[in-house]
Amino acid sequence: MIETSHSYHHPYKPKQRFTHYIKSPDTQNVCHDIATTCRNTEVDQPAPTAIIHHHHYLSQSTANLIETTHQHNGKEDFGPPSSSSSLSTTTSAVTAVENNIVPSAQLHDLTRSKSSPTTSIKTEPNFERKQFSENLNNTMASLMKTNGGKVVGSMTVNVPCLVCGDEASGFHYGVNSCEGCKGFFRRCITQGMSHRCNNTGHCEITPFSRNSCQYCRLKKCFDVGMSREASRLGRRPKRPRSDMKSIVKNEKELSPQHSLTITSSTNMSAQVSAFVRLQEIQRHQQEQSLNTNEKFIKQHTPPDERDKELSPTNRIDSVSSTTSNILSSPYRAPSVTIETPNSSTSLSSFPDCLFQHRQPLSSTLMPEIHREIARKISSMLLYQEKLLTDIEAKEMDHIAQVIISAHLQFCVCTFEKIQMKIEENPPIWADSVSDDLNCDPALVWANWQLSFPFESILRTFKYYTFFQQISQDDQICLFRHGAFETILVSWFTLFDAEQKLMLTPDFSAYMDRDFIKTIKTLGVIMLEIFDLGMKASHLRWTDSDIALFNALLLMNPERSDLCDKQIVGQIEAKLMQVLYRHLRCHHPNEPNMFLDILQLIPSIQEVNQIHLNAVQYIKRHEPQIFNSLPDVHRETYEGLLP
Amino acid sequence: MIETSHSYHHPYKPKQRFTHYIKSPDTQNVCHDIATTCRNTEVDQPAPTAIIHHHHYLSQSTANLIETTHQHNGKEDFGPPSSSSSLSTTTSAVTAVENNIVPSAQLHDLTRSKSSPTTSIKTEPNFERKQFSENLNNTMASLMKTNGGKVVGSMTVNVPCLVCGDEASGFHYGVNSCEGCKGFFRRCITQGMSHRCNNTGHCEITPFSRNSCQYCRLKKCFDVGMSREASRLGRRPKRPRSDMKSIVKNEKELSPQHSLTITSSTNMSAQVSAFVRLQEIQRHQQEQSLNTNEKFIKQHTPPDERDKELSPTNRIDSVSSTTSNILSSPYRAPSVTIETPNSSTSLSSFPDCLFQHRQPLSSTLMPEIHREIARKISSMLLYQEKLLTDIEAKEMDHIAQVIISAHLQFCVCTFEKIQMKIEENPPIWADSVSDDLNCDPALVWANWQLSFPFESILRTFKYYTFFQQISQDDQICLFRHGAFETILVSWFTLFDAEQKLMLTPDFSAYMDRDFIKTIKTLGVIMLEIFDLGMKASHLRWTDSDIALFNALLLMNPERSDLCDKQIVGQIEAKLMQVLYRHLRCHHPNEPNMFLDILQLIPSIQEVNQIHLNAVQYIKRHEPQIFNSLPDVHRETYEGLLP
DNA sequence: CCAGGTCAAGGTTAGT
DNA sequence: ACTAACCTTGACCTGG
Ligand SMILES: [Zn+2]
Ligand SMILES: [Zn+2]
Ligand SMILES: [Zn+2]
Ligand SMILES: [Zn+2]
Repeated sequence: MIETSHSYHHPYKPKQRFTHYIKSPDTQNVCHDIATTCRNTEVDQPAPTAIIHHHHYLSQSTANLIETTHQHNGKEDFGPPSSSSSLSTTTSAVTAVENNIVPSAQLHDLTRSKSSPTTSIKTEPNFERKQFSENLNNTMASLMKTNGGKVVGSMTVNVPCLVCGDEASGFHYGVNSCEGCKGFFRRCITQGMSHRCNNTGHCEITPFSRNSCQYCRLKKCFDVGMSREASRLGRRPKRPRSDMKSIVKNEKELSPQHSLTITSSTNMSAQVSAFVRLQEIQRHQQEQSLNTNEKFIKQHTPPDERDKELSPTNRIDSVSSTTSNILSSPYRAPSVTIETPNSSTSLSSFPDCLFQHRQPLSSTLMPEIHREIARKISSMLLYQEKLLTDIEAKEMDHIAQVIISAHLQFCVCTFEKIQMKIEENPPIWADSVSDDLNCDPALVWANWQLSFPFESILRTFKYYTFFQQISQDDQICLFRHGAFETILVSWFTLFDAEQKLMLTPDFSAYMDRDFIKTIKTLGVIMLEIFDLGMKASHLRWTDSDIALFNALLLMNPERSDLCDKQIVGQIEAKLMQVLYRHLRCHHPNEPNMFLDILQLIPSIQEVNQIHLNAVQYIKRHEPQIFNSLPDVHRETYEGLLP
Repeated sequence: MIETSHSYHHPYKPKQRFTHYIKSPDTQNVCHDIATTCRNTEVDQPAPTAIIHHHHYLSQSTANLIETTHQHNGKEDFGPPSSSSSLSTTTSAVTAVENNIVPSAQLHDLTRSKSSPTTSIKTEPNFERKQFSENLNNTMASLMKTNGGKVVGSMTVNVPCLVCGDEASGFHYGVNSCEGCKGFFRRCITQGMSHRCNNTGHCEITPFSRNSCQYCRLKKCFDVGMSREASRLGRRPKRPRSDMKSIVKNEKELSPQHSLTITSSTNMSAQVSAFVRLQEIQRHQQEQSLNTNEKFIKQHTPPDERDKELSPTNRIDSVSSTTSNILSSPYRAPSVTIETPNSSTSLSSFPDCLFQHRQPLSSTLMPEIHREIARKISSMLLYQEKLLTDIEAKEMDHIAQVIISAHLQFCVCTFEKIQMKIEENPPIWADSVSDDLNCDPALVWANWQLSFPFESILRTFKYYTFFQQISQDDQICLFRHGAFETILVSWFTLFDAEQKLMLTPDFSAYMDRDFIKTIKTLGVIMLEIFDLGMKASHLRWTDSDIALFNALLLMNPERSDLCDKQIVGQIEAKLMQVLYRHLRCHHPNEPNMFLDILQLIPSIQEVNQIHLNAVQYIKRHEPQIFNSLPDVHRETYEGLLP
């Protein structure tokens, strides 16, 4: 399985018969000439095809209109709109356009009437003949003739692809789909590749966008009911769709027949196989009939460096083996282990979407500020900075001092402390994941949560004088939203840009990206964190930089539910200035560092959101797990979830 | 378009044989296994193909042999090597290799003996069969037999690139070519670049040398028949394509027979047709035997609103019809018309690449600054701005005042003036391009140039006190680089975001994007300008905004050849502050306008660069035209060009 | 008619 | 900023 983290952006080139030839600039000119000629004669023949030649697809409206007409024809002809049910999965856009049938008919007409003069281009005739005979048969010819009085024949041509809306070439894998989606689906199920969505997993799939997100395209394929068995021998099913969704959602509803089909399928899709895998795990766990909790207790632990941290433990000190507490976090956290509630019930429905295919937003090609703009802004900031009065400068420095000292006191992940710990106990190389990290996802997740030192963080914030200036409610609000972001930023100290390694938050081992990918449950979000950290690690952070940046992130006036946005905004601006000033002094040779740091913010917020989604999922689907989290955690999260 | 003055010397690294088969990650494994297996058996069969597999390049003679044989076959079957005449345009490399037939036969044999295990990969047989039946006929098959003994086999692997002789990866753009030449050709035709040969234009193209001269490589590509639409449906032409070179170069040399063949060829290459078109134009002009100049003088002018501008004319007031002076520009420009030098001689070589194939850079999805970052920066700037002392604020305001008043005085395109002009003479709708704009590109271009009011602009700059502070040389440098950018920004007043229209710079007509596309010569750069303007038009500009922005653009410390970058940088920072402050006051409800404006800069600079490239081309290829530009123009441009 | 194979086009990216 | 190996895409083809 190769991880394709990027998607391919093959531009959509509609298979217009003629635009096909308007490819090279030169032919374009030829066309242009023709078009001009046409325009001159426009008086005689009212505005014929010039349109089409000029904007092959730039005149998209036209094209779409035409396309739509086809689609409509194909599906409904003279029939009643009852067939719309079969189109239920297509986007609203399509249906919306369908209303335009009447006006488009005209254009349609024009299109064709023009195509004949175009044949004056030498290469045309052959091609035309071929295309028409091959694809459209004689039915098309008749349509051509009657045209206005739409004939039945267009059937073959104008069914839309249920996946992307392009013109379907037939009934493939149980669904009317275009050549592209057919091929795409085939490749997916035969060569089992795993994709990732760079957005929220809800990318719109259109002929133009379908290549931008493989994950969402494949999801859509499943959503509309594509499957290997669907068509092959079994003709089209009466009930359209026996898809993934329903399986995942409610497996009881499945007829045994269905599940058999899936299990026996030789080429499982990534999604299906993931599901099956999960089910197998679950079954396995049930068979063993031993409390999953015991897993966490029984250790096959090389008595390495676990629990070097000073931590008053509530129940069980260490969660698991070397690689189990990989995910513990900075600041001082109580090490507690959740005593397993019977979470196995919902195991199969554990958020695939969240933990499996969701993806590294942080590694997306976040548009960087253009070099020129960055330079300009930097120089302006520098200019302004010089205009500061002494008093103002003093105030800035004081604020910085407070923030930095709080950070140094409470955060466990400072460079200093890490250095010490590492020298005491040199980290090992992480190369195999303990089973514990690959078992019940909800449990693994919960135990990971326990390592988050929300208390220390809150205490840090309380240190900030400006934080005290705002209302209690807003303080809580800011803390809730900023807590995980603070953890993320604190982890920046764990990354080594050159070796592309991340130290585990307990400093016990180095991980590389490939290793992280093998961590089943937390692998995906850890990957996010890793990518984010790698991006950040190109900057030369110091502990004070991190402290100030954390403070800045905290005071975000855009947090929802904030009462007094204004004062938070003012503080934020001041903290920007503080950070800028600090960087100016401590990184004099990195004039762009300030902007580089700012540019990390969207990624941080995205990872934060991903984490929040996971929390929400847990709360909804694993209430026992959620409720067994410590109070601080629950209180932190409660306010964030709808 | 992009002038690549240097050539890239990428060392040639022959690829490994088996990679040929490695298509999908999964097959990769399979192949690897096979390869391993094969290698293991090498002990028994004394190191046969290993050589070929690893440095197939050493066995190139084999490949060439085969390909050459093909061609011979297609043309002459078993005829004598007189067929070389038909190959006359291929490089000497090929013929040179032909001498190697005997030694290579051995290798050939070995190759085949090896390839039989490889056929276990599914895709092979089909491909083989297809290729053979379609292209080579049975005659070829028999030849093959006699050649090696076993038919088929290795064949498919060893086809050479007709351009460089490297191993072809397939049939690309109508020619068997390697990945490198395929990619190179694609880049050339999509990004239209202009190359130059440092030798005589006859550089040998080998895998080792192919990167030393782009010009000759591209020439070779054309010579062997590469063209965009050549292959299209993936079928190679029955005959090896007759070479375009001779046609393009020297059509007299063509036997009538030849030219017939070509003219009737269904798949004309883009270049050829472009060439033919240009020649036709040229011939046309010659036939008319009237000085092209006269075209500009003779008017079929509806006595509309031309020359409403106050303009002391040097020779001829107005260039042409309504749509001819569409492109005149802001600030007061003397309307002169270039008296045609006999530019028709070089007409055929006019930069198609410059004006035709250029992609609209300005409309590229320029990454915008993330909303969150923008907000943060804005709030910080606001905060800093408030820290300004009164004195500093006063100074800012004064600078702004000077800049704005200079602008209002000299620029013709202010909203005020436009408003007046429009009320006097309501603009018409531009819907057809006058012929004049579509004739000799160099002339059209030159006349467009004449409308640039460089003098007014320079005078405006001289008004700025800070501009006087810097050295004379730097003033000139800044002016040269900034002049066209100033024009571009001044034109921002011409755009209407809602209706997506652009007023012509003489305010005589409205143009939409489609119309601009129909302007042949200037269409491409005008499109850039239009797209840029549309992007800019979403902001609510006032004349003072534009004035300050222009000043900011002028004082760019990154301009090359600048002596004292530091002082320019300081002034720039101050101007940033001035602009920011101005926007703060005059656009209090658009807090992000400052950053939005800054984000236009890269696009502006890109369009500026495009324009500069065009100037450079003209200077090099149309020296008469260039020299007949006014002194200001020439002096402005001279320093910019290498 | 459709699953699956084919392969040129073109996007991507590490390398230079 | 260019190069070229590598990869995905999808129109077209083929066999069942
Ligand atoms: Zn589709
Ligand atoms: Zn997506
Ligand atoms: Zn080549
Ligand atoms: Zn050369």
